Amino acid sequence: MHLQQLRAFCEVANELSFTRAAKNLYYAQSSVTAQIHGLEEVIGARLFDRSGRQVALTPAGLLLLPYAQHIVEVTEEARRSVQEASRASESVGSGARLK
Amino acid sequence: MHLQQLRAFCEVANELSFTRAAKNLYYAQSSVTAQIHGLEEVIGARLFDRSGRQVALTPAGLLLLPYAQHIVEVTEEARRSVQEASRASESVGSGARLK
DNA sequence: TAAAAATACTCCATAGGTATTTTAT
DNA sequence: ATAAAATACCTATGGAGTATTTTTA
Repeated sequence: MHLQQLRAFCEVANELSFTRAAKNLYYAQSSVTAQIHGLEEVIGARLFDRSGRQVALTPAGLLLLPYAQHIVEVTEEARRSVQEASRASESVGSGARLK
Repeated sequence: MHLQQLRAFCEVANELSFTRAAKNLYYAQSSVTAQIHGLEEVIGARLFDRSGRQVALTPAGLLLLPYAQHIVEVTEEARRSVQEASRASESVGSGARLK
């Protein structure tokens, strides 16, 4: 399970479209398809029903969505928080510099 | 930022040892080193002070740790939850089967 | 028939391993 | 002298792309 897959999953769930999700994330459509496939494989359940143009969340997808959203949000929060703190401490000079 | 990196980070923080963390996770030691390096790069801050054998969390690492633990936990919970639910619905026959 | 997802394929980056070197106790 | 992290190097996997085919409203 990868964070990128969860991000893609959230975006597809938002848009209910692989094509639009791909555009928003600057991916090729086939790449989003592959990411969702990968996620469905590790989880062992189909996450979207796609019959032709219609894309809809399955029960499993519906169950996963809040988890995925939360994980993505917390991840961004973590990155932001640590980056800001380390930037701040750099100017003091006591911060551990990289390289 | 990858989930595997966060898992490795948590394990190293637990053990305060790259070698032991690698053993616990069934990785080569050099692989854990690389994962931590990668994480330090995307975050832009050193996460561990390692001078010889001593491994200790930096302020940035200390800040990241609770986030990382939380993300890893929620991820496992999500997988478990969806897998169980989809397994249960499979036996009813209404579940969306994979493949 | 047109819009969207799936598939086939290609390429390249990188994750992970083994072996070795460096470092600090 | 030794235990542990860093580094060098190699390989295989898979992530991402382009182009095409399939599908269904």
